[in-house]
Amino acid sequence: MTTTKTKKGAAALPLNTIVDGDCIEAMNALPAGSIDLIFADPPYNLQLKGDLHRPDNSRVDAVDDAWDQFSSFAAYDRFTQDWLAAARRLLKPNGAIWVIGSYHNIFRVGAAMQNAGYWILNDVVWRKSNPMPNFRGKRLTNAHETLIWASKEEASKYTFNYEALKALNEGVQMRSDWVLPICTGHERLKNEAGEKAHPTQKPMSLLHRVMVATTNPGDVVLDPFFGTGTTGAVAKMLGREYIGIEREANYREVAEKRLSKVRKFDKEALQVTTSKRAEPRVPFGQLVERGMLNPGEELLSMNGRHKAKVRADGTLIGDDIKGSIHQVGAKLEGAPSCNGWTYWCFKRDGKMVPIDLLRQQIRAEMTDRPN
Amino acid sequence: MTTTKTKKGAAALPLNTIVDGDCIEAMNALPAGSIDLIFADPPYNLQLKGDLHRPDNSRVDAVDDAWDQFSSFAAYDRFTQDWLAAARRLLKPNGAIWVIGSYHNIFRVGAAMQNAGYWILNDVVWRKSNPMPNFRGKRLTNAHETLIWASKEEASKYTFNYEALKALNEGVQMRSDWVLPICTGHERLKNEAGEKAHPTQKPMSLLHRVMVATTNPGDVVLDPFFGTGTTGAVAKMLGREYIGIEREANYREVAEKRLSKVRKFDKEALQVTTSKRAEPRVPFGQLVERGMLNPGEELLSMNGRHKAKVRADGTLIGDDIKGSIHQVGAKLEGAPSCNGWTYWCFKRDGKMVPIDLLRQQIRAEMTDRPN
DNA sequence: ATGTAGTGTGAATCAATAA
DNA sequence: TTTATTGATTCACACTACA
Repeated sequence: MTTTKTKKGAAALPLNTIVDGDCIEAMNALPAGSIDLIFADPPYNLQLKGDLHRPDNSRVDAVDDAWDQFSSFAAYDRFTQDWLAAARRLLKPNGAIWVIGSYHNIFRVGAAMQNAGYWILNDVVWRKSNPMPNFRGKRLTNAHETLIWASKEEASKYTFNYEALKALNEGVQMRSDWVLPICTGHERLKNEAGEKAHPTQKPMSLLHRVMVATTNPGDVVLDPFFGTGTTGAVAKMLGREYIGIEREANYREVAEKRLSKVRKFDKEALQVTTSKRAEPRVPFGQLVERGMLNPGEELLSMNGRHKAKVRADGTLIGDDIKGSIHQVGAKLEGAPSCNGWTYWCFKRDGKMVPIDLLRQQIRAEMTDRPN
Repeated sequence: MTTTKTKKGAAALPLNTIVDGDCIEAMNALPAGSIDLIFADPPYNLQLKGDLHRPDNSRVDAVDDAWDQFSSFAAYDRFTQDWLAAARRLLKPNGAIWVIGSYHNIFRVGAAMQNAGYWILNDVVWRKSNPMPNFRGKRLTNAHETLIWASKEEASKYTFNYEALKALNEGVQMRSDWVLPICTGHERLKNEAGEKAHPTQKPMSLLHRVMVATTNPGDVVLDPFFGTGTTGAVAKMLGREYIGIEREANYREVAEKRLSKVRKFDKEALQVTTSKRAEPRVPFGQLVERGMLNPGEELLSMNGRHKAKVRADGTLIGDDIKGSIHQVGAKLEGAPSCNGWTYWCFKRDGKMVPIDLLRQQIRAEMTDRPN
């Protein structure tokens, strides 16, 4: 648990360890621009007044720990600004952050993130499939929490594994509302007395989705409010490097024990569906160079309305319009843009075949990449 | 439309009318402590860059109206503070407010509400059953908006019709996430040219739920950003009094016309919130996220002839074939299609168990209504 | 070197309603 | 039955030329 690797060209990072200390001081001690993703579950600043009882008179074990107490909105805002600034310094230019919270704190946190220069990409609703009911019937069942996903700045080229998430969602685009159960059963860590080890342990499924969505294997993930280490456990399983910061010795101990038992999934399983965008670019001219299409050959538009001739340099000419497969397609259709690969077809055995098929042939010949 | 009743012991209110003017000035002209509920749909402060096109090259008709433009966060915050203060003055001591927004503005609005002394009761997620997709595949589908429900102050004895909401929700406590379709079809108001009359018309079902939950018949409901008057229409139907404020003559005109046609207790309108139930769709990836199956684990086909490994994103890999449980099953069997849920099994206690069993477990846990 | 503006290529959609 | 339309959107990126 105390392995500290040194990355090529970067200052030493305490990878795969739990740092003891206050999160702001600990973050300030780490090298700037070294972190790919931050996952933060800061204190919610709950303001509970008295005990809450269930209809059967049993007492609800609520969050009333000292670390969740702030004297005022101003004090909470100051704390929030400070840790968000420290976190932002640590992020690589293309790094990103996730913060989770409830209505008690998330609006203040979100506004502070915008003020600090973070660029919000989505807010995500974690819809709990098994929330605690509102026993008194005075409000709606508080059945969700909110996550904010933001990049370090507007210009950041953040990681988003679109296809992997689409795959996770049975082939349709993943939405901003996620239905996942809260952490219960044997996933919920208990102490010797059988009490829950941490009052707000997050489910691994939530972290799993966050990391599959916005990190790649080998990325460095920091959790400044580590608690019992759910972030670390999922990072380790998924082949990401983690750094945890936690000031309570008790939580650190539970987390250490937990992490020592986690094993990484094998490499093949960690591979994830990638998008076409990541596939090697094939210039249209290559189809001509390779003789898959001949200069002078005629292409037909998908809808059959237009024709164009292939020229030796990989451009098309049709109706006096010359240019790339995309340009000519767009002009003929009067559209702002056009994907020529799927627009143009050629004839083979009397059938219309899109030229994209030829591109796929070339790609298949190219070195088999793991992703 | 210009009936002005005088309530016992209260200054004259322009009940059931649309006030022409800037919302802050108009609110300041109304008597303090006279309003039961405020519903506010303020500008979202969207910051659009250029045009967005669908994959079929059609242009998305985005919200780019002048009323949604602010020069900076500071300008937006000032505006927000001002209208929230004016609104709070109007509320009765036990009055309440609803504000709707998206991630562009809702965090700033929520923080400003807390700073102004409002007491947040719930944040509610309006989960859209038919949102616009993310065409570029660069983020999650933005499939929800957030509402904040708050009382005038912490001590307020706010209205909450617990049993009515429970009845609306088939006998179980209403949760903080509401699934409702966006406003389309004949409910969506159009101008003579057939274009939408307002870019962001809210569905009546949403207002219906808000008013059933937090007002009583005869209550006075104020909407300072009236638009085409959905708040007024629902208030009238449900026997509440409304006051609208709207500065755009065009919207006022559409709203007047609309409201003149609305009749109280229109049965058809009351049925808006009821909808069909379907079996919730469970993506296979959720079994992986939730640890019911692990990446790298082997699945066997029902007939025992094929094997495949589970990957972290919920796809399978077997004999170099990658894809969904359905795709891989179909390929391996040489069949046009295959129901992966009943095709694939895993081993438990030496027995072959179809993965569909795990899906049934998840469905049983889901207490939320799909529609 | 470092940054910015301009240009060329090319990737990308779900659910509901209306026609 | 099939096809067309549409909705609160902070929705690309790599490369070159030039300051």
